Amino acid sequence: MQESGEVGRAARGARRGRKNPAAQKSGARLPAAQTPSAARSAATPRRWRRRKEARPTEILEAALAVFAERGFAAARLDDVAARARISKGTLYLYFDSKEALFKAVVRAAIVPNIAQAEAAASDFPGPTADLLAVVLRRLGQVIGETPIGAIPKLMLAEAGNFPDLARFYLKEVIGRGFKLFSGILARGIARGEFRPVEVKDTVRLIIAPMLFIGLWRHAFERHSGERLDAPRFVAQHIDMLRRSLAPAPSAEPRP
Amino acid sequence: MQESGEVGRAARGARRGRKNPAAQKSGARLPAAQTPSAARSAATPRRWRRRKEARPTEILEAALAVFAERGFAAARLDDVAARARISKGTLYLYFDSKEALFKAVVRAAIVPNIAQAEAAASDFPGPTADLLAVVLRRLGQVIGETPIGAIPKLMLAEAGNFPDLARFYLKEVIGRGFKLFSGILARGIARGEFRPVEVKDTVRLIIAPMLFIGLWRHAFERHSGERLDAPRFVAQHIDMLRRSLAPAPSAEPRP
DNA sequence: CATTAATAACTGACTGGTCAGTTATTAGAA
DNA sequence: TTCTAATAACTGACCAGTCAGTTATTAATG
Repeated sequence: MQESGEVGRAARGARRGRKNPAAQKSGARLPAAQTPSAARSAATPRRWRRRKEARPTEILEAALAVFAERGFAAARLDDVAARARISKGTLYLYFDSKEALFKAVVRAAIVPNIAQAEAAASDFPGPTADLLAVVLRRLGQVIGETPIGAIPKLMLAEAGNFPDLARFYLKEVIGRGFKLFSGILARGIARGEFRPVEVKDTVRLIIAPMLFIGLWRHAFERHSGERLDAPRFVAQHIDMLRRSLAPAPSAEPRP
Repeated sequence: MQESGEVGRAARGARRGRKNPAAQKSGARLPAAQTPSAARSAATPRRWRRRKEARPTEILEAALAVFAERGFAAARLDDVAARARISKGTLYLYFDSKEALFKAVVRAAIVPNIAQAEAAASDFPGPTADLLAVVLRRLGQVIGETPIGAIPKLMLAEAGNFPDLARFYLKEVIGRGFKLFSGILARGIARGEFRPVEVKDTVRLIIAPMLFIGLWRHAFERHSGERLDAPRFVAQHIDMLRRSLAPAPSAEPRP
């Protein structure tokens, strides 16, 4: 094995004394267009445009799609570039390395959603079971209907190869998500709306099926006739949770 | 040619004179001792042994470990070989390709367990909730305490790259597992021990947390202080299921 | 029992292809 | 014209897979 460090090497290396770029294929006929610039006047097929602002998000979208399908290691940057309608070199104008691109994809996809969910949860007036339902339905939409649902699969697969990304994800996504649901559970228990369950495992039991949606969709669904109807699945999950979190009905009168 | 041998190069000697011996300055370990045959009399550290029968399972174990840590694409066969205490060439005496090795790993790890679970479930006398608990506890052990728990992560990650393996896994593992739990659910509903839930989604809700155990353990646990106590987690899952599958308590007296 | 011959298991240097990352050059924009 | 986004050809590293050669083991022979 080798390395393990982050990032690649220093950026600008002035190494490499080229040979003689022109000499190589001496007699080779020059490709196609002989006239340097004059001949392309009529039908102006522009080869490219400057789009400095639009590129980064386009690249991130393309990269998410390719990573989602192939996984990090098997994804080719040529494919990402092609999908983003640019050349591979252009990728490197915006991202330092494949790894940096991967991290950016994860961050860009996840962070806004987490923050939004936290905000939505913090000032919910009604019953806690309804709050839980709202949050889960929203999460189900994001995972089930956007490419973001592929991120968990990616992270799972690559956690072993990118320890620092794994830690980032643990802290910024899993940790915060965990806190979000822990807070909801605690609220319900404090209000007497939920029975006093063990919080940590219960949160995991709440999250696991949500994870399942993304995993199924992005790993197996295309190979299997079985469709997963995310809203219905989430509804069933919510229903089961309502029942299993309900305080003991007959035996325990409220104090 | 080949003048280096000072001792008797008689027959056994280090022939090894490849074409350009000096070209690669890399870590070419020098051929160690001088007398090839004489020196190995006292403390005979045989360089290797023939172990035709033991190899395949050893290779499979090593491969599972390496694949589990790195994923298929990032795993190096040199690492697998090193872990199995053999050379890379030997791998190819037993498996045709990296892909064939991967498939063999999955098959070897999964198939026996599925069959065993089916057998155990088919003739269970007691209440269906107990049957469900037994099966889940057993599954929790396998996933939580053996390297087999890494397989789901692997399959998830590589389903996109190995369509035929994905289909194999869908059919032989997911399909059969699904049937197993569907049968249990149906049994409970038919006996009036469970309320009449929608089966398909409910089975997914039962399986998802079990999957979660393996995913957590093999992707994140080492990066996070958070231990997952599988038996406790499974117990909590079972408890929640008992509650959420119970028939309506007040309204429905048994006939 | 000691040699020798035959066979099969095993090794590791090597090859060939792939792909991340680099750079000289081109062409759009100002 | 100058500046720079973008390109496309290029390079080097890495690694799956191969194969000529080595070594353990077994069988045959003296």
